[in-house]
Amino acid sequence: MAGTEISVPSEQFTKIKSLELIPEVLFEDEEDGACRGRGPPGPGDVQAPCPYGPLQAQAPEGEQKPLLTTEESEKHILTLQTVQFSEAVEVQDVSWLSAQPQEGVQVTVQQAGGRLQSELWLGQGFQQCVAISIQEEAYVLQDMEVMELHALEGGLAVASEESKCAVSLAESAGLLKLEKGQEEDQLLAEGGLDPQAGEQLFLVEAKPGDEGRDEIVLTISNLHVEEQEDKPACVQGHVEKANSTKKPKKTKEVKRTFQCDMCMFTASRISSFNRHMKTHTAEKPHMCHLCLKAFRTVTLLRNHVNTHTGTKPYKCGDCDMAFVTSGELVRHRRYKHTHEKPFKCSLCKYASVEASKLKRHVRSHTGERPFQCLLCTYASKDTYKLKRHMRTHSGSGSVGVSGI
DNA sequence: GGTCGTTAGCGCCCCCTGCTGGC
DNA sequence: GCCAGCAGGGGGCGCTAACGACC
Repeated sequence: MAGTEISVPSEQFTKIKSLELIPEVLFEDEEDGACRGRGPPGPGDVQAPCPYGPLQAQAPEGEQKPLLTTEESEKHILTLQTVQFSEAVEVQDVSWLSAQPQEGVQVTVQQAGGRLQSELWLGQGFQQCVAISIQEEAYVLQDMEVMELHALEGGLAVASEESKCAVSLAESAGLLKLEKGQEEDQLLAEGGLDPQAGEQLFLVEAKPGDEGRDEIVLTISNLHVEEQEDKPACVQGHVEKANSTKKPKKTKEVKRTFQCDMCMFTASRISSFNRHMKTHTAEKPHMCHLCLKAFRTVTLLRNHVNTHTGTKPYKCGDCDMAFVTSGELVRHRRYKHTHEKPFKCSLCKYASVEASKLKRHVRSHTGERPFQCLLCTYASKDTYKLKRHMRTHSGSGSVGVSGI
């Protein structure tokens, strides 16, 4: 699953609170058009009014605006699947269900025995339902008892329409409000979502499931809501401010960042984010025609091929040396010409051109010997010393002896 | 989106030096 | 004392991977 773009200006969050969210609004992208969670309109996408009715929460100017961020470790995956019921459906022990099918998209999830069951949601008239299967290991909210997932998003809303059940969720995104307890419907109905009430908002991304199956996969990312006084949302931490050189839209500032779900990486640009995501795959489409080694990028392949051909485009201006990469040239110049040594030891006067050399040097202070010989008690401070030592076991002669 | 420059990291090899034991 | 063997510390380069910035 890819990462999550967070683009939540304060006004948008106001809309979140006002329950008017539709994907095109919430995830409206900017110039690059890239926006996760915003897919092409599916067949079930209907510009229907939100069935929740006029739940506009008011967020007056100057009101405290929450900061929305996602927490990487809190990602949950639900699988929705349409289920056709013939007629009278016998659902055992449905007392826990929220009996408000007329509202369309109320989803209730029950926990049993400490684990979430696969449950279903009732559509109108019980004729069509959405089965929710909780993927094992993916859903880790341990402390839920009975939860109600209130769909706040238009795509979900149309799920109540006949023949447009879960399909309408495809390639859409929105927010779910996840509440514990039962008596908070009133709060919703009043539109009185109070960020201070400790509620949780979940960014929901819906994508089609396996081919040929009428199935929707929801990815739910936790959104943290923090209070900030008199500050626009999303100003802190890794959420980078967007440049406001373009037309400033009233007072709102659009800050967004692209956060990888698989590591701590964040990027301010979609192109950087997309490129980063490829590092989590084994995809290496660029293959060297000389040795068949594969690389992720054309640049890496080009540098590699240059090592075959001996092409060294980066020539030192102070000597005859030439290198395949600019980084090698810079390093060479530091070693040979500028003598710049940025990496300085805090324990002595040693300084090095390379960080790895400083790291190796520090071991001479600490005595650390991470490279253990498997054949004797010897341990080395660096890999090559161990390798050199290993030759003494093989009796291959005096390797590495100075002057030989 | 592609490219370039930069940074980081690992590995390899070498040099210089000091220590030790055998002769 | 000389020399070979070995290890410690460090210099320099080869190469890959990844990312920010720019076009």
